Amino acid sequence: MSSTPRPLPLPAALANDGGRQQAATAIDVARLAGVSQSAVSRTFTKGASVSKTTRAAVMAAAAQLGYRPNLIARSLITGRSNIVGVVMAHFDNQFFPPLLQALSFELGKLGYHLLLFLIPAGADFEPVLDDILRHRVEALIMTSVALSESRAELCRAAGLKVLQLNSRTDSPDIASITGDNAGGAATIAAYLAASQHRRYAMITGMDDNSASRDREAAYTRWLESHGLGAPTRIRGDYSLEGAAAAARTLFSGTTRPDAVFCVNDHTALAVLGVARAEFGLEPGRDVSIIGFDDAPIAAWPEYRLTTYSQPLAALVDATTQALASLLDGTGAPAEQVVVTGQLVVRASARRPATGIIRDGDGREIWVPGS
Amino acid sequence: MSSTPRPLPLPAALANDGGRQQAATAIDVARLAGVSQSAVSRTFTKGASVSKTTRAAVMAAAAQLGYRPNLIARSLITGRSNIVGVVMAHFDNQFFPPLLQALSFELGKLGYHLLLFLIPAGADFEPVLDDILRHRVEALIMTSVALSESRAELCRAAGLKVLQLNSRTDSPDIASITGDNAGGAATIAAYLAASQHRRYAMITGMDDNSASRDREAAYTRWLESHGLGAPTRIRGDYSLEGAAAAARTLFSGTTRPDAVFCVNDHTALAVLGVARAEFGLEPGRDVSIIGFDDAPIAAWPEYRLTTYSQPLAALVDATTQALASLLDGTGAPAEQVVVTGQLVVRASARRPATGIIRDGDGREIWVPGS
DNA sequence: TTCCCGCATGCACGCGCGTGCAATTCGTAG
DNA sequence: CTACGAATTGCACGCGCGTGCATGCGGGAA
Repeated sequence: MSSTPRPLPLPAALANDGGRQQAATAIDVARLAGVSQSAVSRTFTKGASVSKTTRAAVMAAAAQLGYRPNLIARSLITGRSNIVGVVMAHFDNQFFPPLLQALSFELGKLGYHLLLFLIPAGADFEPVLDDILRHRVEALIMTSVALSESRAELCRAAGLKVLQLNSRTDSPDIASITGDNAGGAATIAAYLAASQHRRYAMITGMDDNSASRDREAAYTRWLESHGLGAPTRIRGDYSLEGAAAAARTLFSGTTRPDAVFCVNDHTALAVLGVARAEFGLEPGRDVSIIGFDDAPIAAWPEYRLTTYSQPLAALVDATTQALASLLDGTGAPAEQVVVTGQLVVRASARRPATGIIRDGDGREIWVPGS
Repeated sequence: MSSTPRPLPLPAALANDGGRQQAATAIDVARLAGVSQSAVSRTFTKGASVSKTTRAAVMAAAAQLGYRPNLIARSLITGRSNIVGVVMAHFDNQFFPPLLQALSFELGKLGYHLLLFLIPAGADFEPVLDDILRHRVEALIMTSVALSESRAELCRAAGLKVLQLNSRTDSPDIASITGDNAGGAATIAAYLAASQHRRYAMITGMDDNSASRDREAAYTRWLESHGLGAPTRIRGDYSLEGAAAAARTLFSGTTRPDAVFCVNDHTALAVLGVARAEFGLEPGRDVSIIGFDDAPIAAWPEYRLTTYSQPLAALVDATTQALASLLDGTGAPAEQVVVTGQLVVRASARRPATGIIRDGDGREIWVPGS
């Protein structure tokens, strides 16, 4: 055997046993093509040095055997899995599935695939994080899940690059991409003030979420600093039921608000339904309801929700860029990117006399100064 | 050095350099704990033989180093990645994100994670399949993507177990889980007939989709075999725009239909909007519109869509079971599971005089015989 | 005490492939 | 024809960990 190194036994895969055999390996291909395993590897490695002849022979053998490089083995060597983890909660929120889709498309273009971690409401995050770390994903995109200092430290110790999307941490070491929570909430407050409301309210999300906190703070600050007093605030929990309950409380009170800022579109949709079906209030006339996100559904004719947008494309764009910079290994400092949106004017809130213009897509938006 | 095999240099990870070092390996842990690498492996392998003492020492060292088994390496050895691929298209269809979530939760309980492949509308599937095969997922769940014979053969040759969810192939070798397309469509026809309609129509999906074909065939067959003639059929393309366009054509015709079966809820939502906003038709009174899926949004007060359900829990349940049987390696024959649903009665279609009852959850459903 | 069995442990190997290094080949200038 | 640099190729190793095998150890029965 060892005297003649070349004519090794042909791979078993050639015996057509119905396709039940193991997948062909690089060695199988090498034997069939009469080359070394290295040659096979180089054929499938971009930028490696292989002659045309060899490459052709390898490709032919590979095609015959249905060979495909085993990315598991490749990952073990290179330390790069080409897999990015994505953590999402509140997946029933209409904003997130499109976000996930956009992420998948854009990261796909860069050759990354997504390993999905959906968190049930109220579930513990620790065991999930453990799973993620074991899987050796190259990076982790976390949406709307609080990454505490201790957990962030855990990730760093494990060499896991983390990116917060749609939420942030106080630590400046953690990169984050968020919509313009402060600017958007202030714009909403200004919009409601411009359209002559009197009793301001807000339905918040949960306090462990930075987006909710930031929006609440900016909304409140704007109103207070403009002599309109602090708005009535009531906590939703990001669920439709929680939002509906909050709306009922709000609308049943003795001094019913005429302007309600909902922490996100998901919440606003529930509030819209309660206002109409249970209180006979027509949004935009009897009560103004504004959301945040501009999820696709906000534009649907049944809702026509006025809302401050978090532009998907820009958000995902910023995410891929931040990710690329994270993965490039050049220890660039973590960025905290804020993607600005616009106040998209539709029908769920009373319109102010001035300031409404059309943007390039024909959508009506409100620009305070105009 | 080599004279004393035990006191090896301590792992570099102990030197606290800010957490930028490589992740600890089993050997690092073994050195720190004063045991062999095998002992570490066995400690983290369920069912392996380790003494309490050893386990404790290993766990302590592992905790100190932040060690977690590298699943990449484990996969390479065991040939099991604990990752299931999921292919989805039409992700803007409100039925799919909840389906994905349910899959994620249920498969998570079994220790599987999802590698996500979202297909842009009209994109080629071949390169995606190639990616999937390289990643050595243990199984592939395909939703609403046609798996041609040739592609199925490719998967089988590569040893990839495939499961079709919400669609099927004619080949009996490919396992599939679907809703009751034939039964549901026939029930819808019967329901519309029972509520005294005269001009039946259907907006289909695309012809390369088995669910659309099956629903169309059963709907048509029922109507024809009951002397009601073939319904007007018009093709949507699963997009909101396509559905809206189809609805406009339908409602603009000289003989406007009074009963419209939409191939799925997504299509129905668009049709509902067009009927109301553009033709002043109140669904349930002026025209009956029925969907298929019972996506969560169908129950929302703005839609109240009458629809035939594809119960998520049962669907996912059947999927996990089929998956388990696929993965168990006992070459059980591929099953074609059909999960029956119910005609959920809401407000978008005229109600028949009889047959409506309440199910256990208080929902109104229609049972032909009652 | 002796023997035997079962548990615990370490050793060594290999999963499939990328890659540094040395050997070889090829092309072409001299 | 000779020579020399560049391109190509094979060899050998190892990424991190599971696991078969052999060894060692302890305990209960004879």
